[in-house]
Amino acid sequence: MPTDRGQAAGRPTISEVAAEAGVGRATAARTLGNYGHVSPELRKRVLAAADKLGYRANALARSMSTGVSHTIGVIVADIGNPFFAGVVRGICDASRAGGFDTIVLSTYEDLDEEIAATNVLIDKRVDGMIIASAAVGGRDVGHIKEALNRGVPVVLVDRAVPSLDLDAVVIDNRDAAREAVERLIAAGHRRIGFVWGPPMDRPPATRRELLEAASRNLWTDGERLRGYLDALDDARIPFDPDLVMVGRKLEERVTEEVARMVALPDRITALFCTETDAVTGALRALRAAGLAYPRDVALIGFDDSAWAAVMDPPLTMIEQPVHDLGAKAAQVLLDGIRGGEPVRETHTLRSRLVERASVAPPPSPPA
Amino acid sequence: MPTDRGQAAGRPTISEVAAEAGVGRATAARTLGNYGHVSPELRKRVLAAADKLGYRANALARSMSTGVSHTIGVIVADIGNPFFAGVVRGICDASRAGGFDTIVLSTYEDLDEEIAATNVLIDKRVDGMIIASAAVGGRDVGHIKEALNRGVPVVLVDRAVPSLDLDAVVIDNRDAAREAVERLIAAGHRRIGFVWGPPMDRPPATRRELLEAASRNLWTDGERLRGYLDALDDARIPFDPDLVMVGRKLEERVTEEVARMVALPDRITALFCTETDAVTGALRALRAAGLAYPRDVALIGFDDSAWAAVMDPPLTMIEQPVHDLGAKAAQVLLDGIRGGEPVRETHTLRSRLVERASVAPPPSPPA
DNA sequence: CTGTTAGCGCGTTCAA
DNA sequence: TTGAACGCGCTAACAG
Repeated sequence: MPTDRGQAAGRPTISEVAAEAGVGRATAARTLGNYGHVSPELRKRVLAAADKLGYRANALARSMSTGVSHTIGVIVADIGNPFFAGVVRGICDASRAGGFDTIVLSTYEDLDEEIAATNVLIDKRVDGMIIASAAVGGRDVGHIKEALNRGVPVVLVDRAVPSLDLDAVVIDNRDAAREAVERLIAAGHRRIGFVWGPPMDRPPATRRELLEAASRNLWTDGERLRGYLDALDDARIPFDPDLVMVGRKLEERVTEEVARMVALPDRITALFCTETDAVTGALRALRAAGLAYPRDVALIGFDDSAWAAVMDPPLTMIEQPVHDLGAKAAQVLLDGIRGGEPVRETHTLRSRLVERASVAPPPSPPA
Repeated sequence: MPTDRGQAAGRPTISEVAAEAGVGRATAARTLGNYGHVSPELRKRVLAAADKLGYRANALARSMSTGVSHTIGVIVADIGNPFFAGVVRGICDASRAGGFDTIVLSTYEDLDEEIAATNVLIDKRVDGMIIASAAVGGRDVGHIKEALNRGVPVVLVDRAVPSLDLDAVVIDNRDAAREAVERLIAAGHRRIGFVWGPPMDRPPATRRELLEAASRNLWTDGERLRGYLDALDDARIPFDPDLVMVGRKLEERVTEEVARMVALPDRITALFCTETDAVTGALRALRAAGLAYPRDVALIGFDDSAWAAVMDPPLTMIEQPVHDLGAKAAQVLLDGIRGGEPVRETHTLRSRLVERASVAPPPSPPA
């Protein structure tokens, strides 16, 4: 008596279809798998039998013998974050169009979680993976290299890892940030707050210290900080550590920090926010301080949304090609899986500064 | 000479580990699979060998023989939508905590896509699925029944399907909507716009016609409409078809429709929006018409967010327990998979009306 | 406690 | 063109 191990109820196998149709397994397999040659006559009988039994191929078994799962894995920090949700949607769309399914894993910005996630994907024998990695280089890219060693193509999305020679689909964060801050400077601002910077135990004493912390943290954040500094340098505006928020990235902390910057003797007159949560946090602080934008404080932030457009006044924001970021990453990955030449280049998509009405000259123009 | 079929480079199998350790396959399998009894001595040798070879279990092969994939499938309308992104995050969190991975598929509200998605999941032999279904009952639930027939547990999330006796995790949309509209009525409003209603070719002539269209469409939307009508009925306010938007659910269309309602001889003084896009669309229309909220038009909408709280004035919104919706659904599903009694009940989570400042009495109080 | 053996369902040679 | 037989990597009986 055969056990039922591995065979749930109501799941006919190809053998059963073959029996029903009165043909050999192989013939059934050929018709159902759409390969080889089968006489129209038998073909019809097999199809009829399959239909009658409600046959559905077991993708697992198929993957076992072909070694291909038609599945790609995606690792992002937080699937609940609208930015990543948009990217993932782009990935799903493009991969589905290419006949692939998607497994999504969230890491919450934790490298150990990220490593565990790559292992899960390796175990599940995905054909490739797309990672928005929290790794910054050095020794924390071991898991990515391992995937590569095991023959699993990897493409990076949103976050590049400079030390890794890999396909990556990103925007030019540094340039986008610089453009935004330049816009602020052009309006006459010189005291420009930066929210948020890298996690640090204590405020940086020097610019060098800040940059070092940044280089040990998220690639995107570091780039955006550099863009901010670039713009300051170009305008010969001295860097003031008091004007950057460091530490844990929480909306409430933004509110506190902006309140601090706004209470400074030589207070900020403009604010550059590197993320949506930073924008909302900043807005809270401004209101609490009885300050209005753009009259008292000008504001530009990352990640445009429908909300930013309906604020009153509407917000000037940086728009990222969220969907395209994901779609492009999936396309590059699929090309790689299909054996295209592994070019290993960085694909830089264009972001856009959407100018609306949150930027105005500072209250009292500097002397 | 064995072919390399199905065996990519650098992927040692359990047999190789066994050979390396000088033990039988089964012993290696037992240690690596953490089952049965193995002497500490051999165990150590196996582990060492596995580590040396960089062994990683092939989850596919394991699933084949156990019939369990430790993977659940999720089908939602749009993973890029912040609401669903939050739900999916809840699902991922809870299922990961239970040792399961997640495959996510988007359907874009298309029933055929949804059917295709269930087939993909069946083929991949997921252990269960969570669906936010566009099905409303009748004949379009065939795919769900089929999954059930094949022994795949299904739990519904966000959207119940009344005709189906299934576990479902939802909020009480009808009650939430009624509460919101009652709040508007309590403030003195009688001309309350409803955005958005069901897709219809032309505006409904009667209330009956509208309800019929609603019952042929998304469950959540229908419930929210009923809640709106409930509140109107309780207050003996006559239903006016001119005050509901029907047709395609696009942000731009909301803007047009709200503009229309606001230009009516007996114009609306309040607005109830069933979705975030409806809120932003409405806000656009109000601004274009030179109307301010809550002074000229009061406003309540579904799906609270950080943005709604920082608007000026801040918006009164209905908050859904997004993450919990997903987490609970995953828990119920996992219980089912683990063979808990299939209770098949509807789990109703609590939503909350977050009162802020977008509701005020109508401009000129009704006589 | 250990090793041998038989499947899981499918793709794929190879002989007929 | 067709069907029998083998292998993918693993788990689980069974025998020792």
